[in-house]
Amino acid sequence: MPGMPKSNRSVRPICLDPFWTGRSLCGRCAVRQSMPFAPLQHEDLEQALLPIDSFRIPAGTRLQQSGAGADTVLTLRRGLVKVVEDLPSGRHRILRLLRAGDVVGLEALATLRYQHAADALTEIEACRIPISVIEQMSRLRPQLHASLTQRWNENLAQAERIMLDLLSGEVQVRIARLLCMLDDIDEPEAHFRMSRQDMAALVDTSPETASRICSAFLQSGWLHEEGQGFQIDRGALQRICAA
Amino acid sequence: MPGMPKSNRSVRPICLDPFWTGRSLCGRCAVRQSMPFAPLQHEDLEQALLPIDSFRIPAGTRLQQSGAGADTVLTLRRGLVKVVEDLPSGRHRILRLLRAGDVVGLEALATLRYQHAADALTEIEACRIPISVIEQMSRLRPQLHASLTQRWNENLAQAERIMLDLLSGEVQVRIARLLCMLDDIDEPEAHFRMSRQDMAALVDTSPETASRICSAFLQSGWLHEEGQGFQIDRGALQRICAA
DNA sequence: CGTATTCTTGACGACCATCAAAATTCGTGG
DNA sequence: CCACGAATTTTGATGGTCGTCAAGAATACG
Repeated sequence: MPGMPKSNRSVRPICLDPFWTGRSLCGRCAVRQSMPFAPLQHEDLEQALLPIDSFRIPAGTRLQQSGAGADTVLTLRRGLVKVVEDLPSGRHRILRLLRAGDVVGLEALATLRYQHAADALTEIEACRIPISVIEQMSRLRPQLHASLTQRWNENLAQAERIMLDLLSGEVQVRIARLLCMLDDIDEPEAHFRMSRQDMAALVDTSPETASRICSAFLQSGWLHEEGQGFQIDRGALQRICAA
Repeated sequence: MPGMPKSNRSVRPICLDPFWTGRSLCGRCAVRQSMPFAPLQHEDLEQALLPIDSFRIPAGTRLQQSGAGADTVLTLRRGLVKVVEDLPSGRHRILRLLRAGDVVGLEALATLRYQHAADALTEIEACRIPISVIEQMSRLRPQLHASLTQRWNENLAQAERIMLDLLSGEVQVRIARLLCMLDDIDEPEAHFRMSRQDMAALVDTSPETASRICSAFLQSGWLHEEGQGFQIDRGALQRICAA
């Protein structure tokens, strides 16, 4: 009971078989240029082709467990992932959001353990890469180090932006900033209808308060929720952010 | 005026002359084993001896400006440093605390800019290292990468711990956790009397509230402040942290 | 020794967490 | 396809926490 979210209905164990889309053809990866491993050459990729698997994983899947030993990471090609940590109080907080190009479980490169749990927020596509392959490749291609350094810095920068933008000021302002943050991501997946609970876990408030504020935004016309997605009045919400 | 804290009385420009303690003798550095550059060999250090300067810097000194271009970083050998960011609201927040062994301005390795301002909280001793030297050395000694990866991870982990421990729950609990955090650091410098403003900037509250809670702790005997330092009743405060 | 900051303490009010209950959505199995 | 149960969401009412304003005390600085 401790260490587990109260409701794990939407968190299923990672599925191995039904969504395996085969060995990755990294050379043909559509988003390879924006991925952490862009510096690698064709021959590197073919050499490493063997151990890299590509998955399509449904929303709600738990991708990693907090504290578990790790020998692989995921590179996210599509979709959104939340990095969550359970608080001793029983509540849980979202520490970071990962999007296409990010590495799920980056900490494992330093510690060989996942420091936090990670869940897919939307359906995602990702490649599972053994850490040993990354280490081997980074000896081969030193440019990979610069690329990984960029990733570390981006993760740190996002943690700081969450501290400053989503954990400061009135809750109304925080949620406005969260909606703007999601709206900034230019993936269609980023415009998914986030649950009130997840909003609350991101801006450190109660689901009730998150619901109340979204109701107000909906009624004011700043926010529209239709089916799976949402849409905002950017100007109006940014005026709230500034206040 | 924007980008500068309201009160810069305690923030002086970095002093170049009077505290320069000379070229670093890295081979004899007492804390070298715990520093980021422990993997380097003697010959590496002597080769790099030239461009590394050692400083003793008084408390309150601004070590880096937010947004400034960077071609050097500092490795902290003694003392504490705060990483601060000014909020649009006029207030300012402390994003991270750096202690002996940490790298001040680590972000510059990724972006060649300082993302935040950094001030010395206590008197510090630090070595200024050109980024070009680090890049050159890391080509020479690949183990350095693992060492830097550790630093990145530690910075990220501390940002997350601040999010979880210092920005969640009642202010009373947050300040108790802050005091325990400082008490955990086994440097004598860590037991310095932190200003109410800095406490407030760390746990995101007002200086008045920080003062009120410290008053309560002092009166209860959980906290003692004597001259420059402080001391806590660990058991009592940890019982508050748990609540 | 005088001035500027910071710290302290008080009073008031706004914001928000909590409890509770109804409404809605979602997933499941019939 | 429908119906049932569970989980989430919504909305209301209430009380505590904490931010703000204000004034006095203590401290640091030149």
